[in-house]
Amino acid sequence: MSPSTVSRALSGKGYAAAEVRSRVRAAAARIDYIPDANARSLRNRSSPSIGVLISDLRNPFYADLAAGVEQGLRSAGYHMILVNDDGDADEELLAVQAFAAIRVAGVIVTPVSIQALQRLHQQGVHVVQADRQLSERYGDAVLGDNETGAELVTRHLLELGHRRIGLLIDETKWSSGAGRLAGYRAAHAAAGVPVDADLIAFTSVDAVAAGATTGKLLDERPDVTALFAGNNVLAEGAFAELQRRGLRLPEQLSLAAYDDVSWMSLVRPAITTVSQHTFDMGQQCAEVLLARLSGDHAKDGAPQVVRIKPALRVRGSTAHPR
Amino acid sequence: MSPSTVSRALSGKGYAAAEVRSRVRAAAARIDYIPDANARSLRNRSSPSIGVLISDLRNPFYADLAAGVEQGLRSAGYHMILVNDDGDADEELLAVQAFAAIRVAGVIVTPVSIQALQRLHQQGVHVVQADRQLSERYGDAVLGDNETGAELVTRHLLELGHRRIGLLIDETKWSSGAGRLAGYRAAHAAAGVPVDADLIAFTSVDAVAAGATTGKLLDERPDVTALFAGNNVLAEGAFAELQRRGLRLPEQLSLAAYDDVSWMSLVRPAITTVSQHTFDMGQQCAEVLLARLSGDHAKDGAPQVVRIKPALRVRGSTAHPR
DNA sequence: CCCTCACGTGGCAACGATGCCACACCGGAA
DNA sequence: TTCCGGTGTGGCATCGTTGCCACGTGAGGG
Repeated sequence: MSPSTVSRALSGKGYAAAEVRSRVRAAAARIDYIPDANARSLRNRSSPSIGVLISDLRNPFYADLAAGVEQGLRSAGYHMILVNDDGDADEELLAVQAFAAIRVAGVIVTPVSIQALQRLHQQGVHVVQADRQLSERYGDAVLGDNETGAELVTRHLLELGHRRIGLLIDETKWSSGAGRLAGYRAAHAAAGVPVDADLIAFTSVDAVAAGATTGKLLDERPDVTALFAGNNVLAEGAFAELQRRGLRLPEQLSLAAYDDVSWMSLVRPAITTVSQHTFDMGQQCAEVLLARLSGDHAKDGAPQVVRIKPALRVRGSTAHPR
Repeated sequence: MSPSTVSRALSGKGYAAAEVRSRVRAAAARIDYIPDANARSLRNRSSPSIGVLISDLRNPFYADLAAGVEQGLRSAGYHMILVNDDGDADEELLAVQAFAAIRVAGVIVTPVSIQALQRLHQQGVHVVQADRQLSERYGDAVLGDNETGAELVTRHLLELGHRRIGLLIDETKWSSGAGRLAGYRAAHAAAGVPVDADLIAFTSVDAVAAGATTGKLLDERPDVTALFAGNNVLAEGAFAELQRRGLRLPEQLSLAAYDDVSWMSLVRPAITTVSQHTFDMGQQCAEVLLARLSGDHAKDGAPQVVRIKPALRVRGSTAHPR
């Protein structure tokens, strides 16, 4: 029996007599034959692997995103090579190199630097930018609508009567912070409330630093009545600092956040926040990438941008100012 | 220039004139040449991929574990193919199949069924069982010391004066619950305190179910003065239920947990718990596996079991009973 | 009776990298 | 002059799979 015949019998492509087919299949099952995926990839110039590059698996936002991606990929027969880049551009570039070596079918990335995207693009790898978009030129993107989300929260606070709302936002270029800042401003503009520049506090993506920045903001502007933390890590730092100061929420200060992670419904008061439907976002990333791979519009189609609509979750941490 | 020469020039193995070597390297850099990892794996019968199989990426315990594994693997030049099996034996077996097809160099798994381990073993794949050990026959293991950890917590509660300590434990066979139950019993035995069977409440690994079970336990045994939740998910359910009932911690009831995840220090009172050093545990898994792969004792060495020493973190949720 | 066609099957090359072997060249020694 | 060893280089097979092509066989129709 020739290898060709076996291949046809197992794959079902091309002619193969029914009797032979079943005989081959039985034999394969008996010896626990499992086709070599590497050889297959080599021959077919196609791989069942997708590179997934995220910033921090220990942050529940990224963990949920990765879980969604994994689910989406697995149900389509792909698997996920997961790399944590810690938001470090060098690590990101190294991972891109590794992905290229494996000849992954595509890459899903929460991008840090534009070089990594360029590299992937010039290697002809399909890319989906997740959560944030560094460039519209390189591939598709699945994003939260940060501006709308931040606007929802800010409007909620304005409608409660708050007029001096501190914003805690991360300073990194690549983050989705810019959109959130824009939403914060837009809501103020729509309500006709001016924004003091020193209500906006930039900090690094790190709960401890966020706590310190929160403290500084409250010291400098004791008149703020509400605080809006730009992501779940900043919210953690801010919440801890408020606890440390013994501030009673929401009586003395309202707190709202971005990203609905589980601790926010466990603490008292529970935190008002914006859900990004992170798991779904991950699934969408997988779907967008797989659609690209199935080649319906492999090269031709213009980059597609999917926006996940955020949802406001009002909880106990926000109320009318005193 | 022949392929052989190029291979030698790039890899540095075998003869290659210095001039040729630099010329080849320059050319390779110029055209962004990246060797094909699949072809290499095929030829060398070795792969840079490690299969990692965990139960639930959205559970911070597993996320931390995976992050540790990833870090350990990446720093050694390997990468992680991550599959979520949701604690489902069929999914686990499918993933094992997929890993076999890729000819992964090894597998790290929080095991669900013994069949999966058997399959991997008979295929000659090196396995590390993480967090729990289903069988001592198949490969190495990196485990928490559940008995000691549970004993620490229980002794702490006993020393505070508690005599009726409810235990919330998951009922799955494969979990590390058995060890924790043993530790709970051991601490009681050491203190000469008898354990009522109905203080031990079995529940499924699901916060909502854990909440319901907590409620039932408190209804049936209103005399319990302390509750010990056997893992972070059960703790979440228990904590939510206690909040719902408006019980004041630790005055009316003490609560302790297993697995130190971040929300436990954010809620008030913060939860007394046992840290398993989960990230380190993940790194250890990687190290144990890589040691096996480096072949110092590839086949011969007896299965190695690494035990990570747990640490008690006393916080505000536990106090003397009234 | 021969041609055609449908149905099966095997041979062969190729994917890309690598290691073994053979071979070529040169200097120095017998 | 011949032989030897050190130094480089190229040829070739191989890993496992797959697709193309060629070929063989048997039935049915002209």
